[in-house]
Amino acid sequence: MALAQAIMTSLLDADLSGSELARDFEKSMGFFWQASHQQIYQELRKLSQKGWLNKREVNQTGKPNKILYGLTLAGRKALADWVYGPTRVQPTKDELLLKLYNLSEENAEHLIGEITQRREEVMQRLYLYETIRRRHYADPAALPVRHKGVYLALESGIHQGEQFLAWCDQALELLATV
Amino acid sequence: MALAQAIMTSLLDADLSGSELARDFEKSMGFFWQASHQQIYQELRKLSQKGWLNKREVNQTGKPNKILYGLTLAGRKALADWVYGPTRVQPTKDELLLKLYNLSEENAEHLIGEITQRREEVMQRLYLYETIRRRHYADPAALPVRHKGVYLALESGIHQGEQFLAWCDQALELLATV
DNA sequence: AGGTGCATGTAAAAAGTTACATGATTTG
DNA sequence: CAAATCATGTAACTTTTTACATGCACCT
Repeated sequence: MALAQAIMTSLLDADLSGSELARDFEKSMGFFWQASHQQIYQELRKLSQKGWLNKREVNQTGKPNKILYGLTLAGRKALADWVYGPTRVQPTKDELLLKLYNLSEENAEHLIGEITQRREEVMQRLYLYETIRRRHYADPAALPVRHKGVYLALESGIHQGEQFLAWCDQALELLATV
Repeated sequence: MALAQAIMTSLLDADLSGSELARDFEKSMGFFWQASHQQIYQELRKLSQKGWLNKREVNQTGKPNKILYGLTLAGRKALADWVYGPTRVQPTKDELLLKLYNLSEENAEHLIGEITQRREEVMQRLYLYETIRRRHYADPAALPVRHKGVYLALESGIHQGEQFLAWCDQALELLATV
């Protein structure tokens, strides 16, 4: 969909290798963009061929060599232009909600378990985001322009998480009566 | 991912044709599951071959014939069992948040426009959901078991929407200072 | 009779997932 | 030296999207 731009955006601040990008996607960008390392390596190759990225090998002590990718001028230009193009959303697909459509006396207990587990997962994620917010975005209005955007994306993730926790509580309450 | 189950779930209450299913997916299930009519027709064929759905042709006055699909006993069984299996989530991919990572003085105005537009879209969707809630789910605790689950899914959509509106306001406020 | 909308599909391409492969380097 | 981990990939498969195709029936 826009994996190319997601990768290039990750490279705005620093040059990264494929595996570093993969780890990054799981963390900071993870709540609104995901990509496996296999996808990333393939896309990196394409972007290099297009001339939007350059690469250089870096020797590491104690680890195998890695290949760092960085934005070229053409890459930065392409990314900046992309912002003005059409925007697509690929909404969530959540099997848990689908399962709820199949709620019965039989499976209620099982679904309560699943919701409880998800609540836990989301709470941990939320804790991570809150930590980042406190550490880096204590005073949003004072941030440099681009970081304001990053902050807003983070806020979106936090809002989403909090909303989900509230929903879990409501769901568990109603399911308790089944 | 679980398109088969999404389709079968839609057929729990009534037999539907391919195009009716496609319309349904845009509406009620749309906020947590999406599928194009092309996908649906292919999946319907597979499910019929598996013996989970049966089909019958219906003549219509003023319209071409349609083919109604309904759950077989085997289909209902398979769906009920599926609930106990592993649950996957495919989180949102949203280009708008990715674009925000690229915020600059240059493009701030454009992004304000995009957010405003999205806010409008979500508000209309939310209005639809609220209408459904008022009409069919005024007294959740009194609902038959399965409908409690449907109600909770709807609630999730409403929460999400409200959360998004709040985020938009916060974003627009911060962006106004860029 | 020609245009429009509905219902049903097929085919090809793109995107994403799953499974596997390889070399290098620390660690036990 | 065997096992574990990291970094980099390839190949096959599945899912999803995009583009196109067809027939029918109403409406003007």
